[in-house]
Amino acid sequence: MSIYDTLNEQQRQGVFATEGPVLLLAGAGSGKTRVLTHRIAYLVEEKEVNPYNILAITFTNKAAAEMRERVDNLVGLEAGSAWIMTFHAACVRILRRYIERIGYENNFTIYDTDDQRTLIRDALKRFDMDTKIYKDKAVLAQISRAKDELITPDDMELAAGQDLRKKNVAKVYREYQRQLKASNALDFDDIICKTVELFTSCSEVLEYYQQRFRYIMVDEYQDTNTAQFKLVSLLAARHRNLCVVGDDDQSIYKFRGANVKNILEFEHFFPEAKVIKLEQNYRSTQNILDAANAVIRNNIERKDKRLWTDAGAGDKIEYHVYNSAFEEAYGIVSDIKKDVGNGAAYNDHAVLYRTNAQSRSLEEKFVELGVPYKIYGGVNFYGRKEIKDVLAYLKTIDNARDEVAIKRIINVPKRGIGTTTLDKISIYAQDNDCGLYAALVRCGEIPSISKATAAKVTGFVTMISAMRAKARELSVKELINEILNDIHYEEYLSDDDEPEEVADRMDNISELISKAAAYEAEAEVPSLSGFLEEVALVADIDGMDDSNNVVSLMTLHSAKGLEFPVVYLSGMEDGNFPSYMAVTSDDKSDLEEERRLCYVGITRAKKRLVMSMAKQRMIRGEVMICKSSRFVNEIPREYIAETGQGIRKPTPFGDVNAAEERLRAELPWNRPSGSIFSSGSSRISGSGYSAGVKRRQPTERPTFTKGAPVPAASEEELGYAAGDRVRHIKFGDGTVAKIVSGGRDFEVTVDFDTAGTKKMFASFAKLVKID
DNA sequence: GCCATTTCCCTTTTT
DNA sequence: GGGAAATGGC
Repeated sequence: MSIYDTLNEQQRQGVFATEGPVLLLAGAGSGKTRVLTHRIAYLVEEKEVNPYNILAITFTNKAAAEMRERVDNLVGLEAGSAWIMTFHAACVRILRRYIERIGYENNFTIYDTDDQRTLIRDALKRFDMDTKIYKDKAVLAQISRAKDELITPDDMELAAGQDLRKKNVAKVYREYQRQLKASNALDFDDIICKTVELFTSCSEVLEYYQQRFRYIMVDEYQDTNTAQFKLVSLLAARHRNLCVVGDDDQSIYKFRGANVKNILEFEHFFPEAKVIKLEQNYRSTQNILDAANAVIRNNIERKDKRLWTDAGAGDKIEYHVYNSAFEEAYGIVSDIKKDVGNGAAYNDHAVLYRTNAQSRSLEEKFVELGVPYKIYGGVNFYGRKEIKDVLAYLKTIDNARDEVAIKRIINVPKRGIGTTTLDKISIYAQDNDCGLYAALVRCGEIPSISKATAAKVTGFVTMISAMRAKARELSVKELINEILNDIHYEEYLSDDDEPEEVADRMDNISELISKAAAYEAEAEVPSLSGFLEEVALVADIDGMDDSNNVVSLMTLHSAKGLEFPVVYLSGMEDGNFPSYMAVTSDDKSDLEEERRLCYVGITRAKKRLVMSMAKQRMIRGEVMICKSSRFVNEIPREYIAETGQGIRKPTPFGDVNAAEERLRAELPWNRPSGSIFSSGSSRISGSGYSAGVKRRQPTERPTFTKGAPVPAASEEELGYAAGDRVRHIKFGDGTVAKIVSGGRDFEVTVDFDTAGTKKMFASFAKLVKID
């Protein structure tokens, strides 16, 4: 009996097909990690491949760690020299060794999103661009997408043609890259693109790695972007032993540049590829799978497949309609409590949601009812002010050219070096082409800076160089303590924070120090750069400890790749999930991505799936009236239980509507006069149509997703018609140009007097007829 | 240069 | 409702 006998036929095929390109279409819960780990074991033990020649790439450190552990269990530690790591970790490792060949220094810094935004804002300011039109976040997203596609600033400028915005973004993009390079820094995208650049410009480096990695495996292949595809293609070009594993139905990172075509067209790029489908699911019950299948089959852009199991039907899915988010939270937490009372463990349960903001009301109830929990994601630990301050000191010590770090700490704590002085120094640096730190050193030479101010700057420089000297002898942990002492950080915090907040921040710093100590204990060759790199590349979910007996709370995105006996999908409301953005988007594939996210959520559940919605939810301080998520309506009624664990029966149809009508009448925007709302967040409102808990037949799809709107006269339902004057809370007054029925909602086109022509859905637009 | 107040934007998801 | 940037007064 060998370890391969426990695999099913398709899984075995995946394990044994070691030579040539292989596409493994692995549905949720079909045992793909098992195939990958057994494949590595098979290569090492049966094919006598040196582990040194194996590269396995994942997206998260957690997945990499899990794979490493499982491989070690199968073949022992002898596979230690195989690279099993994330895209980013692998690329950083390569770049630390060879990046000098493309003009960076090996001790480059990694910039996070905050640092990126700082650079973008600086560039926008430098070019005197209107930040109302060029929002830093939007510009950054545009640049980031370009990088994912390996588009250079020159490419972008050429493609822009007469498009002024695009031209300007290209200009910012060029400046942004210049600044990154001046700071000897890479952003997340650069980590991939610069590796591609290194490979394409230095053939001997590429050849070295091609030679080395004879067998390459890529997990979650549906989430790769164009740059990552290029990287993998380059590495695999020599031996062509490339095995990619993924599921197009679980592609949920388009917003981050993932290109589903990589998996859909794999056979096009590698015509000799062997394709293996894994459709047997070992995780969930048939009812859960049927629900997942019913939802995902509404997507058009996908490879057809259908999950099945021989585990039996299992419990029906539960669906609860609550009056408010608070009731929903109470319902979920008390249900967990009851379950634990019946012998379940806390860590059998996970609560998933679309947006991080939803964790708040849940958290309150967990605290109130004394149920242990952990929230993953949300405010990043490394995004906290105090952590960023300390890290900026470390970065400045490690890489003198890191200008974002220098600018962050030069006046933290207050040293009397303000923006005016800093601007003067920046200009000097630019004029003399010498870098910010060099300009600081020479600030005595800058005529416009007074003696007194120059002395302060020199004091800073002296302190940093002293710290640099210490860094050579001290551990990272000791160095952080030195810094905190030298700059009297706690006193600085006490100046404007309350004592408890100071204590809180100092606790966070202690945690950072512990992480530094842990890093130094684990790393083969600990270094300051290494620590900063590890810190930059971790995700919150990486720290998940399955053995901790607490309930896990996280976004649907974070939940990918995980499984739990009991899963709660909370906030199943149209406008929340699918998100408002996706619902109103012109691009129908946005809605398909949300549906895939729903599919991911459903398939996390092993035994019990509990979905819920709140008819009223507070979003950004405003109460929103919500209707049931269209995804819930896509699940045939036969899979859904009528009652759920005795918490609450799904509210009868008529009641929902009656209750909603009453509520709506009381809402501020429905009162006759005096709307107090100024923001444009008209997310979800009462006009039009309410789905309640009604469920559609599986064959009946919302017309709106098919994109075949039927024109209809609709004045009665909406209270306005084409040609009428209407008022929108954000866009002001306008004339209705067109109303088109989209099956479940009306799509209204309005020519606004000042805001231009907008297309919107009636139920979200809160349009009011005016005379 | 510093501080308090106002204004803005935000919330879709993250390696 | 909240946090961070911009503004304006000292």
